[in-house]
Amino acid sequence: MATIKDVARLAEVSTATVSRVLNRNGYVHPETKVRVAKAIEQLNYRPNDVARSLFKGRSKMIALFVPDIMNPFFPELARAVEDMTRQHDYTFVLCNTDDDPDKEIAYVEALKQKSLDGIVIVSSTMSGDYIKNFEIPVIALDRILHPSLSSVTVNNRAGSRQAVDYLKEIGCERIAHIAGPEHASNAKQRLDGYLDAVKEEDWFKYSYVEYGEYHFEEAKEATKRLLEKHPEIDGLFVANDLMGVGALKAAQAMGIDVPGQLSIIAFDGITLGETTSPTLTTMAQPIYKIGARAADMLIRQIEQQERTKQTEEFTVELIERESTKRRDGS
Amino acid sequence: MATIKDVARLAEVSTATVSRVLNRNGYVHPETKVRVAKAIEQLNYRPNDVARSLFKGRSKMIALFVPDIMNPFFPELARAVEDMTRQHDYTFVLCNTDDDPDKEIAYVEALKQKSLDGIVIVSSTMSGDYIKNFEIPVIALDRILHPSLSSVTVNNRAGSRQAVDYLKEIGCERIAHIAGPEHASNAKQRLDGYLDAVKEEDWFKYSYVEYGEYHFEEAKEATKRLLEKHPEIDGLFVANDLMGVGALKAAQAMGIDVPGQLSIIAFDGITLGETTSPTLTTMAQPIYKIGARAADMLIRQIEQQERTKQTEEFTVELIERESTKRRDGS
DNA sequence: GTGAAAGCGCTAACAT
DNA sequence: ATGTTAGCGCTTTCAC
Repeated sequence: MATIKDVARLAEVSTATVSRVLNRNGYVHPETKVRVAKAIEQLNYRPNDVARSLFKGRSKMIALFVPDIMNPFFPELARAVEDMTRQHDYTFVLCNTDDDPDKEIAYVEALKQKSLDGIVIVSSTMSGDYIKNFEIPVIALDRILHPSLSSVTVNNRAGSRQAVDYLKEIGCERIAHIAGPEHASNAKQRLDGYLDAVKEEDWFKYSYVEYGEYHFEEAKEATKRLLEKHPEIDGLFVANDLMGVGALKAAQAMGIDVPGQLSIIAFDGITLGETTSPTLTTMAQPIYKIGARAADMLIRQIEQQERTKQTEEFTVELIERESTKRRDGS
Repeated sequence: MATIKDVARLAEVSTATVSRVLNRNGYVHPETKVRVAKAIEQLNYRPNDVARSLFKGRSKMIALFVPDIMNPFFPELARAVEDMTRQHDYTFVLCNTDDDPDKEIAYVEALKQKSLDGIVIVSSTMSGDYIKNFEIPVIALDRILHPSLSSVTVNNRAGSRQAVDYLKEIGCERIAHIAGPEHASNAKQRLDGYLDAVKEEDWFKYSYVEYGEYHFEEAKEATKRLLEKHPEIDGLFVANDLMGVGALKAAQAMGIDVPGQLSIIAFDGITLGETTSPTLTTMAQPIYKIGARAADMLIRQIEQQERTKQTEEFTVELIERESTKRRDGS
């Protein structure tokens, strides 16, 4: 690989001049500029980013921390963040944390050694105290980690309430909830939204809430428990789509017709919900937009040094599919 | 951030000695070693990887190139590669190429500037000629890109033949194939496997093969075309699971009972196939193992400078689920 | 067993 | 408008 010295020698200028041409700053005579450009061209020279990073203390790399890329919610998010990253000429590092704080910290330490410029993080577990000492910009995504942190989220609570109201409106009279993990802030908000909508109903009982883990299998079992305990349930709001598909499978395994006997609505709007039979009604997040916005916000913070806290909340949207059906008044 | 100089000063040694302690090479007196260790501890010193990279010309980063992480086959692969990457103290860069050669090349160039150490690549489009000039180790995954390249794959052809033989064995008498994109080597191999199994049958016609694009929607349409043209089809081998789910949806939309009237088997073994109704019978690849093996092979090549070509082929395994059913002889 | 010094490739003062 | 030089933080010869 040719270096800046080779270019300088060939163009018969100093390395400083080459650097000026490269970075378009400082004055350089049009003619020498051409000579330098030609030398660059001729040697197929590309500046060494590592040397640049060393000097600048910045790497033009950002990382996305997700619990597990195999969870189908995250690939779309990752795609968005990666697209935005590339558009700004950054390099995209992906880290699976398994929601393990030790892993998260190990990653942060390792990446700091590489002069990583910033992190977009989806995490339920990382301690706010620790994050305050990151020394690099961080945007919390999907879940709020610490009140002082910039974040991009959706209206989980209002959206959940809307989901339950929709079930009511199509005639469901006993509506239960499969909740996400208690430590995740968005699961808590979705549960609150459900409670907002049902707690005044005379039929409501706290045993109408079962807990899953944002996983397919756990949700299946939670649903089974719920429906065995409460066969009168005719509407189910599930904390996310992955769990929603689990709920669907559980109901079908029990011989319950969806949506004939039971309407199911979930949350997220991932593609998975379009592949089941019946397809899954959901409160869709603008997943791509959220990811892109977070990456954009992060890069802005990196480049403008504006470390002011920013928060942005997107709105979820009801997508009616086949897992819900209007009940005729009886 | 403390530097090696700070440590040297505090331990009252030279930076060279600190470096020796850090890298466990060269002789250093046990006592000074302790002094240095204490200074490191006290300053919470971590070596700057960028400076190291600059000196060594290597970055301890590897990249995975995939067409699109949103395609559900790739997250599991990515997870495996990332796990292995981390275990070896490398950093994991993810690149979505959209099967666009220009993007692939742009990525390679950008990453070379960062002294990237190696690439695991899933690609159908990148030209072999270009890859020969990479100058860094590359492992082709899932699809063979160039005969001279190291690769990790599965027995696509034999596995496909096995899939079709299985359909025959459960009593299917007219078996069609929804093929993947013609430019992808693995799609070609799967088609060949299908042909191996059926070309001697007197009922076989070339119009029993329809082409999709490894995508859900295209596969749906291809299946619709196929089944309208050939209502006699009672068995369908689909080139991958994502398309298989599309085929399933298409059949259901046409009022065809799966597996009652039509048995469907696909290829890959992704989780998606467990969430549909009926669940999807498939030839499962050991996806995680493949990814882990490729990453391992790559890192070995990087660290041992052994640029010898290696190839490894894993074996797919039949997983019977609900989309196939034995037909009673009539 | 340890230190001095050169150099990885680049940028930015500073000087001219 | 251009060149000289110091230095980003580290590793590694080469001396002693």
